[in-house]
Amino acid sequence: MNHLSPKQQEIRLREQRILEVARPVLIQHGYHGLNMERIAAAVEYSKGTVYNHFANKEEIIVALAIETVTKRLEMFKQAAQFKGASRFRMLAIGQAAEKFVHDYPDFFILEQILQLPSVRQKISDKRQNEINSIEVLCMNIVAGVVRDAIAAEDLVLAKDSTPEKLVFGFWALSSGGFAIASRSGSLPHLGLENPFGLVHDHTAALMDGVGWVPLSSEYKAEELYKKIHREVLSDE
Amino acid sequence: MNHLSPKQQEIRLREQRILEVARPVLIQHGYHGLNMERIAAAVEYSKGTVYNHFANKEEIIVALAIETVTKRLEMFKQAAQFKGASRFRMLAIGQAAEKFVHDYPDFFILEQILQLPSVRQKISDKRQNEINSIEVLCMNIVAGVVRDAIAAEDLVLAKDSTPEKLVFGFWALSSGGFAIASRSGSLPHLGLENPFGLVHDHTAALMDGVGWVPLSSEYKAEELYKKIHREVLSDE
DNA sequence: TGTATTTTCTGACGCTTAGTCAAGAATTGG
DNA sequence: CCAATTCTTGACTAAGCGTCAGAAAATACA
Repeated sequence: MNHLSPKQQEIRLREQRILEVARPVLIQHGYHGLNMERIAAAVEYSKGTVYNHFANKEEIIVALAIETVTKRLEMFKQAAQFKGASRFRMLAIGQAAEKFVHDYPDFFILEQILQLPSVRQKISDKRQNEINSIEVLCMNIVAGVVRDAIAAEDLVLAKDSTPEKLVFGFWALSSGGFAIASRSGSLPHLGLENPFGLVHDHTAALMDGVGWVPLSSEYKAEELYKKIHREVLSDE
Repeated sequence: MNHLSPKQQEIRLREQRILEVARPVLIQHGYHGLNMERIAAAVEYSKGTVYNHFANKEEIIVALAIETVTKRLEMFKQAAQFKGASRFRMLAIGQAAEKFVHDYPDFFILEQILQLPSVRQKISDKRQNEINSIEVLCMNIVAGVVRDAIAAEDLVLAKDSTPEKLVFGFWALSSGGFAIASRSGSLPHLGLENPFGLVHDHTAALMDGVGWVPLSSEYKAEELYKKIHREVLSDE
């Protein structure tokens, strides 16, 4: 029997409201601007009540991160459904990753905060595991596409390599590229105005480097990206 | 005339001592563990005196980052001196980057903290620019190697590409790879025990992908790495 | 409906730490 | 040796995290 009393319903909703209020604050004012007192005032409850939901600031942050990373998982699932050659399905996942950083720019802030050891210590194992297991699910989706590529003989892995090891390369390249882009410090000085385009180009070079057919010379990337967005990444 | 009074000499030394004391605290106890009162006690001066040197906590952190990033610049300069084919000089820089994250693991912590917008706001433009310009110098060294490769006809850039754009790819791949490795969350679950080896492999694939000769099939990486360390990266 | 019990809510409080600044100590220059 | 200057100090303010005893509300039950 999953009947919730009116009170318990209210509590559920409130938890959601706390997160809704906290997200823009975190985005605009950063870790230090996120302040339990102000959150409490914004949801019109007392500080103590907020603490009933989340044991500390960090738990709010990780809860937001879980929400966001779940969106990414859904986008990856969706992208992996793309009908076409294995390389194109992989590129669809790349497009999903790019759309994700576009649609949820706050994720970088969240991730950076969560990397701080001093923050990490304070979050519960439960939420820690939750976020890790979502990461593993993401990896499984992408590695699945690599396995399909191997099965279809679009790709032959190097000796000692595994689908996961190959995925690591794309993961490093794109997450590193996006991270550099998001800091933005000296990039414009160096003539690097379009980091997303660069990530595309280098992903293609890496795929060519491991011999994943069809090679980049054999298809038109721009058209393909449009098709991907139309078929598996449009939000209607 | 660069004569410093005894007092001013003392002040210079003290600044250095503050940083020496702060570094291990930051590494072990993180951003929140770094506490001005305790720093002051450790150097046996009052809090006010520490504040005469550094306007706030964040300035200490960025000063530490500048020290560390300067070390990296020196390592890159050294690596670029490697005598050999352009591709091997590039690999030498990759080895330098790897040795750097090995020798200064605290840099990741520093970098993560400095990425937080709430921290960034508080640091002076002077130090902000200083760290940026060191980054630009690093890029110039690496892009210089690419230019040499083009001049030597070891490499032909794609249309619309530039040395800096190519460097971006290696930068993204290795910094992304090291970043993923440093978080370590779910990697072992995925059979990815040796992320450094993976960065090597993917760097090689990326170089092959852009056609940087000699291709990876034409040399023995292990021996080359040993030679690089012997000739340009040994510390004595 | 009225009362007892449980659950939830509250905000004052304790505690830690960042950063300031007036007053006192030390240094320098003449 | 005595100003004048520069440096040092630590008490103080401000701000925020997290707690908890008691108030309030919800629920269970007669």
